[in-house]
This record gives sequence, C-alpha cells and structure tokens, in this order.
Amino acid sequence: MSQQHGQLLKDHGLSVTAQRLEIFRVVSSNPHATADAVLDLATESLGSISRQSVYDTLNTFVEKGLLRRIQPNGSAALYEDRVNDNHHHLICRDCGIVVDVDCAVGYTPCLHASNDHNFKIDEAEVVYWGQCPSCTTHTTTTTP
Amino acid sequence: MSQQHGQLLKDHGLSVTAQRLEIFRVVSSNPHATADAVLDLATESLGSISRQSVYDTLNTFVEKGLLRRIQPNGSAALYEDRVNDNHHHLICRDCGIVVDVDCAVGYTPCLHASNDHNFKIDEAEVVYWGQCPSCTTHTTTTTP
DNA sequence: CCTGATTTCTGGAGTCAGTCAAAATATGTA
DNA sequence: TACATATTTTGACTGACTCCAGAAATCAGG
Repeated sequence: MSQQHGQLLKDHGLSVTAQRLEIFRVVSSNPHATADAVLDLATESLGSISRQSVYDTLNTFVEKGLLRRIQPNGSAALYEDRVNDNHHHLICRDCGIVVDVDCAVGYTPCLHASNDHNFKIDEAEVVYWGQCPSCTTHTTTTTP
Repeated sequence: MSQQHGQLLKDHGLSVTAQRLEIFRVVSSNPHATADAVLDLATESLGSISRQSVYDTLNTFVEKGLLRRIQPNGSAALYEDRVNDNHHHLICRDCGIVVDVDCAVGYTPCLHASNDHNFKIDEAEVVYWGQCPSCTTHTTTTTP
C-alpha cells in the first residue's frame, strides 16, 4: 500500500519521504480533511512533522494532480484523493459538512457551457448548496 | 436611477443610505467585483466608507436577494446583481476574468444531484475553469 | 558508501478575507 | 423636530495560509 504510494510519488517525479507517504495516506483515509487536520493526524502517526511541510506537500500534491483541493465558503481548504473521476460536492450552509456526489448524468455534462466564449475549459466545478439532514432537523425555522 | 435603487431598498425593508446606494451602484456596474474592489470603488466616489459597512451591506443584500454571491474555489467572494436567472460562470485561471454563461440547458438541470443525501438543496453553483481567449494567445506553452 | 540534490525544520514576518464589539451617527416616523 | 431604531465607523483581531532564509536531515544515483 505504501509501496504503491511510493511508486505514485516516483511516477510524478517526487522523491519518497516518510512525510509525503504519511500525508498521502492521511488524506486518502480522511477525505475532505483540512491542512490542520492533516497536520494533527500526521503528527500523531509520525511523531512530528512541521506545519510548513504539510502545506508544502499538500500544495505539491495538488500541483502534481495527486490530490484535489476544494475551498468552500471561506472555510479552510479541504483535500481529497479522488482526482480522476469528476464528482461534485454538496455543502451544508449551516455546518459546512461536505459530501461527495457523483456527476449528475455520469458523462461530464457540465463540461459543456452553453457558450464557451472561446475559453479553453478544463474543469467544471459544481457545488450544491443546501442544508444537511441533521441541520434541517435541528432548526425548525430557518435562521432565528 | 438612484431613485429606483432607493425604492428597491425600501421594498426590501431597508433604509436608504448613501453607502447602500453606492454599493448597489458599484456592484451593478461592476459585476463580479470582490468586497475589496467594492470598497475601493465606493471609497473613490463616496470619499470614504468603512470596510465593515461594505461587508455588512453586501451580506444584507445577499440575504435580501438583491445581490448574488459566488464563491469560486480559491478566490474571494464575488458579487453580482443578476439574481433572478440561474446563470453560471466561466473563469480564466490565468487572468481571473469572470464571464457569465447562461445555464447549459436552460431549465436548471444542475439543480438535481445524482444523490442528494437528504440535503435540502437550494442552489447549484457551477463554475467553468479554463483559459480565456486572450490568455491563450499570450502564452504559447502553459506556464513557463 | 559518497555526494550532490532534494526535502524538512525552525521561527518569524506578512498577507488576505473576513469578523467583532462598542461608540458615533444617520434615518424615518410620530 | 424628537426620538427610537437602524446603520456606519473605528480599530483591533482572527484564521488560514504564504513567504522567507539558513541549517539540518534525508534521499537517490553512481
């Protein structure tokens, strides 16, 4: 498993280090984790790792396409390892929880704008905003 | 014109102030402006206005449905006054320009997630990322 | 196993987007 | 015009990064 991750890093021209392997592992097993959460989790298992390394590594991974970064409503950035399917996100306006949803129709319909204005479009970002089940029940009315 | 805006504010139960009128005017004539841009522009024409008022007013307007807020991945929130049609956005990764696009199919198809996880979805925000025509010609390769 | 290159650590400074709380001021209605 | 309410100002403050730079540690190729 780490074996595979190591290979993945090499394939992307990155040297293999304990920190990188661990960060990748943490994000894989904790989708939608913040940088801070990654720092905590990696510190736990690794003994210690610097905040700077976490940010550096996360950024490198996003650049190389190993991870995907999502940044909802002003909250901290979240990282996930599902990079090769085009799935979208459902975000609760109240508690901020993020849930994956597969692409509405399956065949990336969202990649086609009605008029592309001659842009070279490479990604369609879709965010569904709403209220999650638990926030719905907690608040009888909307916002008091 | 400001006359109309004043009425609009009253219709939504808001008192009419110079700041609000100006902020509304600025957003109307500068669609996709950030809060900071609004602050700058309003300061220019008004002489002075506080950062706080800009944020307060923008939030109030969004709540009242006078403005729409879009929050693309990784950028500051943008504001626009087209609130009654469901249109989407095209953003250039290089220069950051934002262009409106009408909804792909016309009948808000994006409002249906493949699985809504019992969320009460109230909005689907779609952002197409790519490279605008002028940035495409300026850069022969991607990023040097 | 050596060596050069890459990565990590440390710690501090700086930025950006947005928020807080209390005091000062303006608005609109009686 | 007075007054209660709504709005704005002020200025500090927060969280989440980002950048810097030098030293230490680690990695990978020969």
